[in-house]
Amino acid sequence: MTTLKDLARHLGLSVTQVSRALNGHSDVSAATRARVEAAAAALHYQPNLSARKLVSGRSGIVGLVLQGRPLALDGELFLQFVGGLSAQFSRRGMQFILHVAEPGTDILDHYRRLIDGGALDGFVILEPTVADARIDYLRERGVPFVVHGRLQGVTEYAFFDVDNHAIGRDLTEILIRAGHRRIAFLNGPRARIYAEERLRGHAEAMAAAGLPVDERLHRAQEMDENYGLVAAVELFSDPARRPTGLVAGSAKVAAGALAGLRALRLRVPQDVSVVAHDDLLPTVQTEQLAPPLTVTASPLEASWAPLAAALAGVIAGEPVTAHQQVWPHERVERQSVAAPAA
Amino acid sequence: MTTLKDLARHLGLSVTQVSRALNGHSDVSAATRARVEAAAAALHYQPNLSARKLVSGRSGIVGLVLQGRPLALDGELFLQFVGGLSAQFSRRGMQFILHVAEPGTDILDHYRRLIDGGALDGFVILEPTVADARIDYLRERGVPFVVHGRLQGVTEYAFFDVDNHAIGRDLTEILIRAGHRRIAFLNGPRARIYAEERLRGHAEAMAAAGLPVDERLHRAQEMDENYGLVAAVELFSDPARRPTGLVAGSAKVAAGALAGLRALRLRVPQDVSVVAHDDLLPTVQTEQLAPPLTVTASPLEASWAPLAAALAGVIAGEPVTAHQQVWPHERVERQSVAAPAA
DNA sequence: TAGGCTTTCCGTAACGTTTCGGAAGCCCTG
DNA sequence: CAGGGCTTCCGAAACGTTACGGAAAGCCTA
Repeated sequence: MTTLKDLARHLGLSVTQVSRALNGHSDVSAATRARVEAAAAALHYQPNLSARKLVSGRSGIVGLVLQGRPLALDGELFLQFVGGLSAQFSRRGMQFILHVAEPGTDILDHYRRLIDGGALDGFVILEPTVADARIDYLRERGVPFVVHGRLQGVTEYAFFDVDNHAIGRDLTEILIRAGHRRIAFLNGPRARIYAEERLRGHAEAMAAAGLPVDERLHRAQEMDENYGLVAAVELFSDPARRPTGLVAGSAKVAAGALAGLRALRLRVPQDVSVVAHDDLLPTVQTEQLAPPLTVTASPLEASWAPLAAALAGVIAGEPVTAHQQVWPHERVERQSVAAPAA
Repeated sequence: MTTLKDLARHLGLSVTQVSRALNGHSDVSAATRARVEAAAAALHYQPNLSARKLVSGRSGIVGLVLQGRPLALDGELFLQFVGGLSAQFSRRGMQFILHVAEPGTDILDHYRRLIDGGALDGFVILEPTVADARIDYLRERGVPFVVHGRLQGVTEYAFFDVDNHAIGRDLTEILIRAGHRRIAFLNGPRARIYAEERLRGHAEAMAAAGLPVDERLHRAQEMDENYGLVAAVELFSDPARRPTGLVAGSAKVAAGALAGLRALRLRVPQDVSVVAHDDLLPTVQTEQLAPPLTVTASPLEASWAPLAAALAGVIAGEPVTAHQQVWPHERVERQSVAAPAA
């Protein structure tokens, strides 16, 4: 293992100067810096994390703690997520660890242990809930974190999110503009903030058009294909009180709902118009469905780099407000929306 | 944060003695040890991991490096695998990191960087191949590792494995005993050691019964459902040279093969007998198939704890030969085997 | 030419822990 | 009482890094 001392001896410089050269300090000449960097690369120098941590108080390690499996992601996708984050952090010279807590144990205990041992500098928080104990704990202890999504009632934190309020509003508006008045809404679970936001957007669009919000046409569950299928069959089986439009919270839910409607022999878009939000995941491709779906779209993949940049920034002491990013979504019009049947 | 120095001052002892007392060394009087432990508890002393690591030369972190996705595991299962390992290591006060290398980059470079920085103490190696560059590199550098599976031509390493040779032999024997002579064998890819071993076992059983090994009845690919289906259709579509028995390398392959045989209107077990090896994964349950499958079975889940124990032991300096474990498998007779039709 | 500023470098001291070699004090033996 | 052995303690050094204060040059200004 090459150390700073080895490098310094090899270059005829002091340990101090080599350290400053590699860490981008100002009082190093350009020539020296170039020499040092070349030697570091040649000798495969890698700074010792423990030593650095001991003096700086930071470990260079960040983590994602999860209990059981993440609900909204299937295994395949989650692997991509972890891979994306891992790559982004290691590009910054940091390490990303995945800490899995056994179900049944207190999740806060895991955070406490990881922080007390001085092992981790910060955390990525997935799937925040309305009253999220993890967030409260990290805020209380002043530990850096970045949220994938947004919180309610708090503004002082770093996040990466899409505008779920606008997504809920846009999806609903697409149907309203086509002439629909009775609109089913297959949302995510109540405790999830993104679901709350989308519901607000939906209600706003309905109100703006002077339409009543009928909660009997709403569902709120973890979003998978089965949910979409069951909900579609429930909501559309009675011809008398059948909605004419359907908003699906995800591509998967939409795929399930299309199957349900097909089973009821309802045609899309002639009998029912369907719109969905699409995270552009490889598992269900909304342009391949029958019919190709009109969606709001925003790639989940875009979140990796900003999340890593935000956490790194906050750990480095930058203000959290400098790392609050809302990613735009697009409207993609395809063939699943038409005027309601007369 | 209380340090050893604080404790020592508070107790009127030297830092050395406090350290020795807390770490269970011999030359500390019982009275002193009790006093020290009481004080440590009272002042909420937590040893600083980085400092400890700096002097011990170990980081307390082990990792699994992978490029792209692991081939033989689907995402869901892989998540379980990572979760299981992570839990086992954190129970030992260690951390487990998943390091994802972007496709196209040199995998050895990743290992090199992780080792040079002193970031990782050891590695878990999945899916070893016949000439595995990772293994060579780690052995050469003397870095601890544990293999899930076994190597060829080397004996000095820690591993956890099932007896693939015996599995190949047992599966074949089940069919031979029932009277079969022409046996199809859907194996894993050639480069994989487990597949080599199973093939050896298969050949041994055939030889013992005085039967010829017909390589035209063999296939060697990554084991998924599609492979099973395609191979079954290929091997069994010609009535003249049709085998009467089939050995499937995994439950997934078996499920695919059963679908293929069904498509050919061949009945199991009246027309074709089928056996498989079952890792007891939740994705395909061999007792739920039609017909319920006769299998050799060994739970993949059993590997987490031994793998973690082995790696921790090797890092602690125990001989690798103390951590070589072959897990037993069972034979489970169900309804997919019968005597061949006359 | 004296004084000051800038650039570039260096020595030393930390960070908290473990380990190594030694040293007091005590009891026992001969 | 000399010597050895045991028990219990301690000081100093080390691990690899960064931060702090200073210092040697070179150049400019007055």
